[in-house]
Amino acid sequence: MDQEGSSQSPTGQGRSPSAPSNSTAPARSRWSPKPEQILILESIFNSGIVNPPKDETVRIRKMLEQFGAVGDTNVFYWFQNRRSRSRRRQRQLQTATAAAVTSRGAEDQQHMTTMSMHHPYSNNEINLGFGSCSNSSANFFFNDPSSQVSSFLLGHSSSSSNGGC
Amino acid sequence: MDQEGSSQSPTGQGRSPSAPSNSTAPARSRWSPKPEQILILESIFNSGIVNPPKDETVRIRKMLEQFGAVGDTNVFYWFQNRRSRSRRRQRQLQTATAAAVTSRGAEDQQHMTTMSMHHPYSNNEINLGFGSCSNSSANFFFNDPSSQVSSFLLGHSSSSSNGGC
DNA sequence: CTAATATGAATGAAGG
DNA sequence: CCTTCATTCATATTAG
Repeated sequence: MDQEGSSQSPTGQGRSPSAPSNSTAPARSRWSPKPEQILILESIFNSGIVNPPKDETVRIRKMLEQFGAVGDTNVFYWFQNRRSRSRRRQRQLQTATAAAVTSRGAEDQQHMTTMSMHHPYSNNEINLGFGSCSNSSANFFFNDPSSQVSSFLLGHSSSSSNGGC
Repeated sequence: MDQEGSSQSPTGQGRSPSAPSNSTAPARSRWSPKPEQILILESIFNSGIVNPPKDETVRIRKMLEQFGAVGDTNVFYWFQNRRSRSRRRQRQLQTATAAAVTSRGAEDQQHMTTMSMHHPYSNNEINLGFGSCSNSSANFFFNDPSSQVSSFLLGHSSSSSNGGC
């Protein structure tokens, strides 16, 4: 463990396409963030808060809890993984680009095709106006049940780095 | 969890099982290792290198690239999945065996899929003399175009544990 | 065509 | 921060 001690019972089960019929305790092990939670998390991340301090983490957790059970550790891990992944992505992209440039003069060796990725929830840099002052309603992204995500995003000014619109 | 890598264009169809004459081919989704690449990867894995460090991964990728487009990430994922699967397989086998032993006195229990798999390429532990010093030419396995696989396997001492025959 | 299987890829959780 | 393990998701291929 790193710096977090508050583990919470992961009542996490909500997700999964193969619906784990809640009868007879499927015993969901790891937390699966719901789409709304992901949206919030990504928004925060993209707003510039990539490494929230403990208090912020708690606040974020409370936000997320309205959309499903989640613990501080989950949030902490999420940011940690996100940061790591982001960085690696960048590096990889840079390396690939460099390699592409390097391979000049040679025959067509490998054309990097930007690796088409199709994931359930779009992954690449979601900006939902958390740090940026966008007035556009966020609901365009989700109109599924409980689209109160926007309420959070619009009505919450988290203590750190937010001049306010 | 990915490691560095340059993902590039998957050459569409990996191998044509029954319909080599594809009209609408692309379907660039995920990388499909070619037989030669699989051979190399398995050989390396069976030679004892189950978790190559980054530099080794790069080297391996360069090897594989001669047989088709591949990125470091692909190689890394391959080894990771291979390890994981190997381990899981072992565990399941162990568990099954233990269960069988435990159920003494009882009738034939419940053998879950007795693993009578008949696969195209025999799957269990291919050894092509990567770590072991086999003088037998490797081509017996593949005589398809560009059977330079053996060249690699015989003429490559990858910095790690190879006293030499 | 649909079901089952194999396997590449993504990600939560930890360890160091 | 980094790497690694376990679990899960998605798709390509093969069997029925």
